[in-house]
Amino acid sequence: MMIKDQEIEQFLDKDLKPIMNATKNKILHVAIDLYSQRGYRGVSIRQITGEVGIKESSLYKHFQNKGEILDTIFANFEVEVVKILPPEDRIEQIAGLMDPRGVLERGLQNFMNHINNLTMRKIWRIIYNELFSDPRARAIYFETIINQTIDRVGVIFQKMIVLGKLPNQEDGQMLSAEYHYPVFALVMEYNVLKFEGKSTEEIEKRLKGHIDFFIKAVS
Amino acid sequence: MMIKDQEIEQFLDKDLKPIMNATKNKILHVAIDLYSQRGYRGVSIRQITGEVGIKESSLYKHFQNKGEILDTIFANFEVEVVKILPPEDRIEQIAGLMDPRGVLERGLQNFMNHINNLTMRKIWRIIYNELFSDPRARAIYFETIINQTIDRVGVIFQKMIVLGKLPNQEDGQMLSAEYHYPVFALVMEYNVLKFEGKSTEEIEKRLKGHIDFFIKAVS
DNA sequence: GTCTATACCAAGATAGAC
DNA sequence: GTCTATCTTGGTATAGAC
Repeated sequence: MMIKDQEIEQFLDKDLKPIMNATKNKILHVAIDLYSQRGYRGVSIRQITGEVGIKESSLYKHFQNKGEILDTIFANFEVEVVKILPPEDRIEQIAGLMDPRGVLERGLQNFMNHINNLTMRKIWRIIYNELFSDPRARAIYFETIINQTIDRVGVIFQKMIVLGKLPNQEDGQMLSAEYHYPVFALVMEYNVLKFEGKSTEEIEKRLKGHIDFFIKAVS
Repeated sequence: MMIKDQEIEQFLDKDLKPIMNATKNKILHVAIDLYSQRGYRGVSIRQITGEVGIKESSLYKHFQNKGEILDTIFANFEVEVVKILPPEDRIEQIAGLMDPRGVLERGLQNFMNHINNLTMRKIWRIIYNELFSDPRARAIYFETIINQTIDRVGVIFQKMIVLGKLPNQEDGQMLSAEYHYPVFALVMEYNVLKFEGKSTEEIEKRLKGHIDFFIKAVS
C-alpha cells in the first residue's frame, strides 16, 4: 500500500521564527515546488507570483529579493535535516545498547521517514541541483549531511569496536564511510526515480541488501 | 609530483566528425570552461563570444542555437566516457586471466587517467550540474556510466564466481553494485575538491582503502 | 499588503553589409 | 565567416496609488 506523502504546513523564516503570514508561506511552497522541477535559475519571480496568485511587486513585501527566497528554503532544510543525525548526547548510550545492525536499520528508517515528506524531497532535489553552483548547497550536502553522518556513526562504531561488537582490526570512521557512501549514492537514485514517478522498489531492496552485505563483511 | 592536466585539442562535431574550424573548436573550449563554472543556464552567448573574441552573431554561423553547443559537448563526452568501460568483447578474457583485485585496480587506474584530463573533468562538472534539470545528463550519468559499469563488471564477477575466484553464495551484479556505489560517490567528491583547488589525497586514500575493504569482504 | 505602471537590463536570435 | 545594428522577450526590481 502506498503511503501518502506528507507536506510541511508552516515554514520558518530566515531567523528561524515560524512564518505567520499565509501568503509568505504559500510563496515558499510554490517556490520549492518550481525550483525542484526547473532549478533556481530556471524559475522566475513572475512564475512564482503567477502560481501564488499575486503580482510580482507584492512578493517584494515578503522577500527583499529572489536570493532571500532560497536562503529561507535552505534554512528550513537545515533545521529538518539535522534531525536525521544520531543525537550527539546519546551516542554513548546507542553504542552500549544496540548492535551494529540495529543502528543501521534504525538510521535507515529515520531517513526514510524524513525523505517521505514530499516537501523535504523537493528540497533535496534543489540541493542536488545547486550542488555544483551554490557553495551553500555544497556545504549542506557534504558537510552537514554526509560528513556529519559518517562522523557520528563512526564514533558509535569505534565504541562498538572497543565493546567487541565489531572486529578490532578495523577503524570506526572507515567502516562508517564504507557503509554510508553506497547509502548516499542510492538515496540520490531514489530521489531521481521518485521524481520521475518510477518505482523505487529496486533501490529499497538494494538498501536492505547493502545492510546485509555490510554486516556480513564485518562479522 | 603534480602531473599537469591534459586537455582535449580537437573536438568532434555533433555527427562525431572532427571539427576542423579553429573558431568552432575555441567556442567549445570556452563554453565547457564557463559552463563548468557557472552552469549552462548561468552562461550567456555574450559571455562565450566575448571570451572567444567574436561577436554574438558570428557564433550562429557555427551553431544553430545555444542548445546545440551543449549537444555537441555531450556528444564528445559520451565518446570519451565509454572508453572507461571494460570492453564487452574482452569480458570473458578478463574474468579468466585476472583476479578480482586486479580488475578493480586496473579499472580505477583507467578511470583516474580519464578524470585527470582537465577538459573531461570540466564536462563531468557540467553533467553533475545538469543532472537534475536535463534528462540527457541524467541518461549519460545513470545509464551510460553507472549502470553500464556495474553491469559489465557484474558479468566479470559472475564469471569469477563460477571460476571459484569469488564466493559462490554471492551474486555478481550485487557485488559489483556494492563495490561501485562508493566509487561513484567518492569520485563526485573528488571532482568537487579538484574544482575547489583542495587536496584530493584523502579521497584517493579512501578509494584504495575501499578496494582493500571490498576484497577482504569477499575473501 | 495589494495593485498598476514602468524602468532597466540582459538574454537569445536575425538581417544584411562587407 | 565576420561585422554592425536591431528585434523581441522575459528577467529583477521599484514608485506610488489605494
